[in-house]
Amino acid sequence: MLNPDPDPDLNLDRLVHEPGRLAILTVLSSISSADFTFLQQVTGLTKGNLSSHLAKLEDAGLLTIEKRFVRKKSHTTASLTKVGRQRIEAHWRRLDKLRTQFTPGR
Amino acid sequence: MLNPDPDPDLNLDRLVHEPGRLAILTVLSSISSADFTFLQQVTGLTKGNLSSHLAKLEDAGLLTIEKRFVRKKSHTTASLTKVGRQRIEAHWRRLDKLRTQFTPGR
DNA sequence: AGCGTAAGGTTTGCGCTACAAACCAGTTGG
DNA sequence: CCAACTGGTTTGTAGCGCAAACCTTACGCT
Repeated sequence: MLNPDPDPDLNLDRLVHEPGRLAILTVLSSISSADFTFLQQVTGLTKGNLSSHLAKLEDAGLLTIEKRFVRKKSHTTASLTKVGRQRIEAHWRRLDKLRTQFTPGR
Repeated sequence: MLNPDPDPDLNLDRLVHEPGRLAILTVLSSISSADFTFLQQVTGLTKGNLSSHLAKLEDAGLLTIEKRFVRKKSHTTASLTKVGRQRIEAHWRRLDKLRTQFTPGR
């Protein structure tokens, strides 16, 4: 059974909402570009999971990934696309709304 | 591979973070007690999903569910436990922290 | 009485996916 | 030459959230 008219404000963007990706996107929204290792450190994700989250976000067009070689070592950096920035900002706004909508006294 | 020392602040509480349950808990945190139908309306969840989310939250001890009969109809109400209140409040605090931690200019 | 439908939920089946672990390629150190 | 490290990617699987099916009781209708 599908709900007739669910409140659209509650439809959180699952792609963005996932804790790992929420962290990735939030980090990127402030520093515009970050390398793999840095992202791994700040998010606390394992390499494998970071890798797959990044791939998923890239597939969805929320960020771009650039792979280069710096001093013989591969070096991967990620940065938000315009869409990505919109999505993460919109997500935080929805969360705010969800919270304030139901907690009048704050 | 497990990360050696992941930042604990980023370990979001998945039980609470799930959109449906986040909505349920947030609603309950302000009105202290709500019946099934009301919760269904404000969260936009289907009966089935609301039912299973409530069961899961009850199992985890975040809320209590009371089933009674009101005018021959079953009537289910839910309200947060102390633990539940702590968990939802802590969760919003963590989200705040996640956001502000990485977006200095806000 | 008998039948359809609505209210108020619970149970079930399955497709997705996030995680850990395994893997891979290049590099550096001994 | 081999071991260990860096910098990732790929894979297997357990768990979970969703929609749909189901259940039970209560109300109309006729």
